Amino acid sequence: MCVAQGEPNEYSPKFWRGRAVNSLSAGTELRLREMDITNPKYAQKALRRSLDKRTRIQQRNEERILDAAQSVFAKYGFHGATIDRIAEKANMSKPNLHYYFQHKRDLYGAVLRRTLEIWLAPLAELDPEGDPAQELANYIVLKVEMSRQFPIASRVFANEILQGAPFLRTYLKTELRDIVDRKAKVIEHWIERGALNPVDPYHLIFLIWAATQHYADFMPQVKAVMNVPRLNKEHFRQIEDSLCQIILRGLIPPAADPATKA
Amino acid sequence: MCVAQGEPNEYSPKFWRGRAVNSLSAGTELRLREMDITNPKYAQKALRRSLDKRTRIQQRNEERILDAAQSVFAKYGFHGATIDRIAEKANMSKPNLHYYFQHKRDLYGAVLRRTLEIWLAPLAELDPEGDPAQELANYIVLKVEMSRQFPIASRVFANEILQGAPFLRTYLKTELRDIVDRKAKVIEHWIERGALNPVDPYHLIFLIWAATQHYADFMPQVKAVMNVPRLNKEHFRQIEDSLCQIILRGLIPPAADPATKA
DNA sequence: ATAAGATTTGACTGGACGGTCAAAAGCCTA
DNA sequence: TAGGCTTTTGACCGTCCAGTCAAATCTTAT
Repeated sequence: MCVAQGEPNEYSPKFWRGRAVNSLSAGTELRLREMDITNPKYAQKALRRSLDKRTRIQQRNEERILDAAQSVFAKYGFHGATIDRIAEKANMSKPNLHYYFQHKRDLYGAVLRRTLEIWLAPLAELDPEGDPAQELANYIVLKVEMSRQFPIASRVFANEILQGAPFLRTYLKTELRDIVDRKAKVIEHWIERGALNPVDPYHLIFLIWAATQHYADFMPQVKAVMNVPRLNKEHFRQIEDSLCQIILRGLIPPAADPATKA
Repeated sequence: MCVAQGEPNEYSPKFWRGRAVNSLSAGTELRLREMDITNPKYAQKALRRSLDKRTRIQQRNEERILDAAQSVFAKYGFHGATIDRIAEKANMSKPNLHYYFQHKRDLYGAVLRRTLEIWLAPLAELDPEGDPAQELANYIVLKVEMSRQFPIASRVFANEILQGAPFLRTYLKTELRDIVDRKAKVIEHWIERGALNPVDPYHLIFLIWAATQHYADFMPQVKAVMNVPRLNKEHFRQIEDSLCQIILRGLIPPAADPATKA
């Protein structure tokens, strides 16, 4: 997942010193732990630790904290968010929050990792042999659906990027770029096949991202302009329709409508 | 321009108490001022004040502060920005900054007002009798050009909206909505005229906004994915081309290409 | 039931932050 | 060049904020 602290910058000092890293500097401790496992008295705890089996309380609380943190970071970004606000939102005292996440950066990193998983997991690859109109329509609908279901996750990213992507810079330049390169190759393949009008694949992908995430990131603006108190499922269905229409109608050459799909 | 503090919320206390308001509670002071004008000794100062003629130093410093503040607010949003950072960026001591803008909120409000002016002034209306392809292409090119020239202004808004538009809520619901409604009417007119394929005008406008501002707001992501150190003019020319192609090709009915324009 | 370990919390610290103030320094004009 | 006004600044204040710590409380396995 590669949520890095980037070059040494304002975020760098002791970023990865939290519990998550489990920094075993020497082999001693590791050997000790293995011995412990043979001792029934410590077996359970050692097992729990080595298998990362967290207690129910741990799981519940880390979940609560991450939920609260996600929504606060989504709204205010890393610098604007405060631990107090997150703790309050998680119905938890501040020291208790620090018991689970020692540093604000740890928590932010965990939120980013978790958000990346939500955000990227369902994004299937485009099928080079599939029908472009169908494939792209699926992709657009999926992205709109994600903006509807996980608007907060979208805003966490938006804030991170707006602030210059200090934590995600490496991720953007490696994994995300790879993902986009693969999609671009498929789009180029479609174009060569004559199944898609010629178009810069990168800008097409950016267009789809921008248009779909707009409804999550700029929701207050969209609601104000559309004069509705909230965006419901029907609105999002209409968004899917409109975006597919506008984007796809110009991309599909007349000769290659779905009926004549090779 | 209507940069309001919205309903009484976390931002409300004494927002408009700064020097800009010139809160003359009683008529006494006003009468005094009028008398002053007749007195040559005070004439110049009174004139300067009543006509809002600021000294060179004032103009230069307020400019410097607003520039610095804009870039810091663009990056960190209202809560994440700090006066110290802004003062440092403006090469100015913190108390001196406070001499010009007493409160962080005053400064943020001034930045928003100024940014709105930059952002909205050049946005001409769509001509209902013009050629839709031409009109929309112009609009797209203009928006891309603005993202290129004023990316920081774009990010100030993005942050404000992400944080829930606490200062701009009223503006969004009144002036911005009016602007969009007018544009939507023109688009609907084109559709009725048969000059444009049927499409939801609001989502078309959102699409254009999202796609164009994406390059300002998500610049680090775009640069990382495109694998370039910065976006130059040539890149933006290509962005204009791609967006016009994708968006317009599907919108213009075959019968209504520019050559057959009524 | 109990003891080891896990969880929770009140009280605290040092530094950052928004903002103030009085005095110093600079600028302008009679 | 003197005087009044504007601008600048060092020192400071109260609050907020990230993070710590020791003690208290709760859980769990025996």
